[in-house]
Amino acid sequence: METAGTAEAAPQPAPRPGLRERKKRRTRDALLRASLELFTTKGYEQTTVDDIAEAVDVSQRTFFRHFPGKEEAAFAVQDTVEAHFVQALRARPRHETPLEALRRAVLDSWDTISDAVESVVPVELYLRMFWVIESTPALLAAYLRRSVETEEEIARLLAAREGLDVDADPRPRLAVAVFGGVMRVTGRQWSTGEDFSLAAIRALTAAHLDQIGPALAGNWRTDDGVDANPCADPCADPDPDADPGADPDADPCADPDAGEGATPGADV
Amino acid sequence: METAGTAEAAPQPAPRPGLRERKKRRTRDALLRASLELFTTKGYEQTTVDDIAEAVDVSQRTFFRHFPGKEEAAFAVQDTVEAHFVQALRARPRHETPLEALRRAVLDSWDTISDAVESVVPVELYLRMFWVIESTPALLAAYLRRSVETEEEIARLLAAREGLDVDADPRPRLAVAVFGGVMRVTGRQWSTGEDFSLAAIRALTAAHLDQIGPALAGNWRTDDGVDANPCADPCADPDPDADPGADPDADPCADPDAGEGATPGADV
DNA sequence: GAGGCTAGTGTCAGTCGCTGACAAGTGACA
DNA sequence: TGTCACTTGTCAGCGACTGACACTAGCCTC
Repeated sequence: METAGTAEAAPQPAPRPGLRERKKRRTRDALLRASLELFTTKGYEQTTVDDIAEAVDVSQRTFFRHFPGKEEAAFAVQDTVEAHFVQALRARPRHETPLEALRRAVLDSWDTISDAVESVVPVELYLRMFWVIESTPALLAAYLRRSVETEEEIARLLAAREGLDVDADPRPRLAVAVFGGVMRVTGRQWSTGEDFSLAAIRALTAAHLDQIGPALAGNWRTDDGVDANPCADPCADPDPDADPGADPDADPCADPDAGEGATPGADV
Repeated sequence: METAGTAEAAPQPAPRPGLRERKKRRTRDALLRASLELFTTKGYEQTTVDDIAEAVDVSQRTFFRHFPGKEEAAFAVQDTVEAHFVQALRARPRHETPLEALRRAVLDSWDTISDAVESVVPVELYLRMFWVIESTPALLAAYLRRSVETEEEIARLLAAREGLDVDADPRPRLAVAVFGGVMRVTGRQWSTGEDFSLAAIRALTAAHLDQIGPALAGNWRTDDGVDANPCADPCADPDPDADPGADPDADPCADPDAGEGATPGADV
């Protein structure tokens, strides 16, 4: 479970699924690909479940046996990505502060997301699908609701990690909600911008996390708040090209006191 | 418009709508009330549009002529509340920092929301409906999507107020997203708690806004971060019973430097 | 006040997402 | 080989929603 990265020579847990199982998986994969292909070309609303079923040459009923609804097909890959992030967060060393851990987990997962996605569909299809989600009201709504569920999971995870009761102390849920809000703004800007690449969203993520402090700072007209408030950039990452996926414990910013010196006094 | 409260001897802008108009409004109101009544008793999913139409003794088609969908009926009051908040935000004096203005606008609108709601439906019905929204996945999703739209509006409002380009400077959207995240957590906890009153959510709102700093502070295990980071409570409100709606410019916390002295150095 | 215009409504038919029930085909396994 | 179980197709039906058509009742003009 924890040793992600080198999981190819799995010794035991792959006893060849059997023909029926493989057949089932094949139709499911075909339905998923057809769904994403149609969603990203015709649009989500313009694609009927009959269209998808017809493209795979199965009955409509079969589609609903593989996916609870049209929506779930649209989010199948997104779910993989979010699970990937949660796993990256679980892998963070315990000495990191919650916000440090969140920050590094996202950036890590952007660096390593390609492999996780490519095993299901081409990454390019996922990127296009993200845009469809952002620009389709029904999907955006579903996406946000799912995010709330993920945030609850993360809040519990962080609370457990810090030894807090998530129902008694509001800080875990608040911190995760703040973080989630920033991620949402990031994803939105990414999906509407020109550079629709993984490198772009990684850079955008880091930049936005760095801007939480200034955004919450008292005054935007004068820049007295910028750099004066360290709420949210506990550890700026000066090297976007680094590969944190190699060894999470050995990156150059593991020490909470290292990395930045521009926050006099109030650094926490 | 602005003189809510004593609006009976309206001089000009009430030329009596005419019988047809009045009849139309009456059926719309009846549909709305029946909707909320059924949603809060039977549940949203368990209530069909036919149920609502039958309760008002009109055809199903008529319902869809008054509301674009079942969903919109559920959010009719919520829309009023959000518009109320945006208006309260517009009324904030320009010398307040963005976060000050946001904080005071919410607290103000919680103080004055009763009148705004009561003109449409009983407040108690609105409170019950809020719980229905929070606990019905489809409505929660729609609620979150609407919140995103509201947040975009608020971000543009704050950006204009501060003289920033909302597309060039990420701070407005980030600040509003953070604020929105906190409001979401607040609403969620309120709807699941015991004290389901307006006073309760007002107190919860203030408490959670005060906790943004601590939540983003470096370390939750030791309390070194608590009170050391002033990101988000630029002006703690020590008097929950005050009525800020009376005169927004005369409240005891108008001066950014007043109100708290526990944030040495980094207060912004 | 009669007549025409139009907005609000009812009725009907149809689309789309989704579900339960039943029957048929086909791997799995003894 | 035969039985069992799982996958699929077919069919009927519900609920949200929409377009088309006809009817009624305010409204406005002459």
